[in-house]
Amino acid sequence: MADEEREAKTVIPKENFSEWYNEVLRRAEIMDVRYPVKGLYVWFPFGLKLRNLIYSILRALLDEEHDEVLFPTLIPRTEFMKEEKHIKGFEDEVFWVTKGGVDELDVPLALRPTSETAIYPMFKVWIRSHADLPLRVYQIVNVFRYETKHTRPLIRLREVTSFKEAHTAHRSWEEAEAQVRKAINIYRAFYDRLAVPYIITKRPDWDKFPGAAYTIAFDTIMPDGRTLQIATIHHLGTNFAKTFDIKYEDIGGEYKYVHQTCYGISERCVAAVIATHGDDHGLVLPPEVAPTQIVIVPIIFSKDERSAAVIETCRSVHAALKNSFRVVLDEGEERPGAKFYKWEMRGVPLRIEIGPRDVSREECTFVRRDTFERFTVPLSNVVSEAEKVLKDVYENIWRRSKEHFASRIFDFCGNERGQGREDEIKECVRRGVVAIFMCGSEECGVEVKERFDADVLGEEVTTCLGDAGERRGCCIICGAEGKRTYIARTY
RNA sequence: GGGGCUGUAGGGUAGCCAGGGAUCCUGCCAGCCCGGGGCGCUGGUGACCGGAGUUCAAAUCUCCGCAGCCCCA
Repeated sequence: MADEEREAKTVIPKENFSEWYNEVLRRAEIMDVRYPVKGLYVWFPFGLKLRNLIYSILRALLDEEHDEVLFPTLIPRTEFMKEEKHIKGFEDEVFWVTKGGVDELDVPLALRPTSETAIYPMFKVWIRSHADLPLRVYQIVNVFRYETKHTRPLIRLREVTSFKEAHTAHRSWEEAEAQVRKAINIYRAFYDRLAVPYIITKRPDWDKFPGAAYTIAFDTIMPDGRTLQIATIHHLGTNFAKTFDIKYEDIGGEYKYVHQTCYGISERCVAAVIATHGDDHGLVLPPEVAPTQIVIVPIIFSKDERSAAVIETCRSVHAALKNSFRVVLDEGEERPGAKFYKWEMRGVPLRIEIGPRDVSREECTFVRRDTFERFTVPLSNVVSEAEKVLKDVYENIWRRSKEHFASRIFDFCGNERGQGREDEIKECVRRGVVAIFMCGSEECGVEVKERFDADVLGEEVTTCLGDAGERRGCCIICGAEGKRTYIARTY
């Protein structure tokens, strides 16, 4: 086989992100895209393990102040149709169950596109007095959207298989707003642990969640420069409380509407981890969520009488590590090189090679997935060194992804920099996110789309890199007072 | 919302225009040989997206459906 062909088989260039993404999902056994319905995909065992490890982080964060609940998948049309703006936002993309067996249903049932209208009728029943507040619950459920556009595994789905949505009710606007801030911190902690960089913005009014007072969103940047929305947080005010008549009796005996929030993350968080860290060899996973954290590969020479000792050493190293790590000893028949590629594709953060040479020197060879750096470690120190390496892998990929992220945010704020540089802005939009001053009107949003071919993410709340300097300036379109606003091509 | 392209073993492909025997690589299974980055050899397994039509004959032509990809708005 020609070197060129072998190379093509071995590595997948990440420059062509779309192709890379599909190829990695298949080869790393995350998802099988061959299910014969548009927008529905199958989780492979390895992908599901990764997913569950990622979710356990979020679960732990939410469990501190939320109770987990589970609501039905089906919502009666009568409840679903109560909130006018909410309906308008979703009616084009709802799947309906209209038949039971051969009979038409009197009241059609919606497959939830989101759960507000399932949960809030029950909130009305649950909430009596101020003592019941704050009420904070979450659930991890599937939601359905009838997407007509091109769907994409983990990113644009007809069935989101694991929407992690929280719903809260409070006594006042301020208390609900404090909850919004808490939610932001929970999601920050979550993405920090995944080493996925983010920008947090307040979505423009015309792009907020249907029925919300306002929406805060997290976006990350994909390798092709487009942004991916990876979390949203909504202050609902009393909009839904009024629709569903959710009231509490305050200390003075007066009945008041509750103020609500809701916030959620879909399986896009898994896509973000894959896309952010992966390279031409496949997945690179943060050790905390890697289904296999360490793989041990024996190097055996059949004519070498030390081979038995090699296997024995591998097994004892495996035994020493398995109490502290998710570790696999690969005793398969493949040649070492094939094993290396296989485990690299699955993103295993640390590989330990043990061969006759290592055994006679009482050491082993460590190879890091993030840097491919190779070095030897005394067998007596394997556990403590592995701990060190995994910690360092996390720190390195977090530093690396933030640097890369920073290099794709282009600042056109301050000193009238934005004006007269439209071609330059347009060029930057093709590569990442652009910060400009904007007034926030929908007219100017439409104009931004036309001039720069970019969507408005929203005004800056903060980013994983900290706050940027200048926050107020003249709108790049109309010249009115504007705020620091991010624009980008979006998924 | 509009337009275009595509669908051949588990994955990647040739064949299609000009109708007749389905090509090659890889994977998988068995056996050998091996092992510090996808070694090599022998044998085996496995496919024309679904349906209808035209025809003596359809992977190939026509229509419908399903699925995927790309472009424009």
